[in-house]
This record gives sequence, C-alpha cells and structure tokens, in this order.
Amino acid sequence: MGVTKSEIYTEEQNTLANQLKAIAHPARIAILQELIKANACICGDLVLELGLAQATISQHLKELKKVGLIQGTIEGVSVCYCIEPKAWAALQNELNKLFASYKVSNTCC
Amino acid sequence: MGVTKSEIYTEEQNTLANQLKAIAHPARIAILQELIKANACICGDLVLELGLAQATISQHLKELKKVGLIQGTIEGVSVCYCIEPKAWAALQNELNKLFASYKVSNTCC
DNA sequence: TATATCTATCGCAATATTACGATTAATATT
DNA sequence: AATATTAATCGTAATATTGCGATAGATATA
Repeated sequence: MGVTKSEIYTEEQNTLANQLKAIAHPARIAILQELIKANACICGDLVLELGLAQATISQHLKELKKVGLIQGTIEGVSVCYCIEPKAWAALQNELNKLFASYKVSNTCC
Repeated sequence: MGVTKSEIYTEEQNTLANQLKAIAHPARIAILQELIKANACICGDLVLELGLAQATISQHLKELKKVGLIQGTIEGVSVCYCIEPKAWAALQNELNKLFASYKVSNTCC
C-alpha cells in the first residue's frame, strides 16, 4: 500500500495529475515564473535567484523536464532552460476544460 | 532536510503550490470531476464511483477541504460535498495569471 | 594540457503521501 | 433501546518527495 493506483483512472486524469504535481511546488512555480519573466532562458541564474542549493535546483528542473513543461539546451558550459510552448499550452487547455466544466448553481449543499 | 523551505517563497507561490498539490492526484481530480458532473453534491457515492476504500476517499476529501476547494454539509447520516465556488474561481484566476504571463517568443533556446 | 566553470547525478536523512483495515462517532430506522 | 448506515479518524506499512553535500562529467579558458 501507499502507491497511487493509476490503473483505476483515465489516461487524462493521470497525465493531468502528473503535470500538476510537477507545478505543485513553490520552488518549481518560482522557476517557471523566472523562466517566463526572463523570456530568454536562464539556468544557473536560478540558483542565485532562489535560495536553494545547485543540486536541488537541478532536481527541480529535472522534474519539470520529465513532464515536458520545460526544455533545456546546452550552451557551452551552461544549460539554457525555457518553457516548452506546446506542453505549456496543452496543460493550460486541459485546466481550462476542467474549470469551464463547472457552473455555479444553487442546487448544491 | 526533506522539508519544503516555505520561508523563501512568496505567500502567493506557497498558496498556489498548496492548492495545486491538492488537485495533483488522479483520485482528487476524479472526485472534483464527479462533484462537478453531479452538480448536486454526492458523498459516499464517490466510494462506489472510484475504486478506493472509504477511508481513502475520506482522506482525499479532507485534503480538498483543507485548501478550501470543496465544502461538505451534513445531511442526516451522510455528508454532501460540492465545489466551493469562491476558492474554485480564485484558483482559476491565479492559474490564468500564470499562464497568461507567458508569451511565446523565438528569443529562446 | 591543466584548470576553471557549470550542471547532472549519487547517496543519504528527514519528512510527506498514499492506501487500507479497524475503530469510533453520529444520525436513522426498527 | 437496539441496530443499521454513513463518514471521520487512528494506526500502520509502503513508497515518494525534498534538500543537500560530494562527486562526476563536460565544455571553456589559460
């Protein structure tokens, strides 16, 4: 026990949950905001911006990359990260669907 | 170590992360979808709908209630749950801000 | 080639999450 | 009053997450 029973959910539910899990951490939200703000992509600058160790930042970047929300390009010695537009738009769309499906009503508790 | 360093982030980042963490599980996504679909609020029906034990569903409901995204009303022996409209709208708004802040550009990697 | 710079990965410790059976509490029904 | 129904909570086991120091790998610079 203690493992999420992915089998009982739909593909969509699992994917959305995984992407949300990737965003659901203040450090990773901060990273995404920083990537968006800088437009051009930063990398080790994130270590300076946030107050976390280099190993920790690297790990958070890996999480975001794992679900496809960001991409990294090697530029000489350093690595440049930025938002992956397609995955970003897809997640936005999926969330829109979820939120749009709810209509406020008074037949509730 | 092993604890999220909430002190180094903004209130907004922490709150958003907490709300997203609440949604970032397929069971809780399924619960929200079910609550939305049924409009009127269900409760123990969720145990039947999803394939999880009663204790587990109850725990997931608690998580969602903790961040204010749902509310429960006692109706005799059972409890009726539904979306909490204000918190739901607030989260939608916060996410919209995040997604809207990103503009696709070609000055990226 | 030697050295510096930058990032990824490993290994570990602390803590959090997920799931469930068993129990408790609270309201209905008989 | 006794019993059934429903949901919350407790306790526990398995697993996942978070954070960091240390190390390794890869590219640049002297």
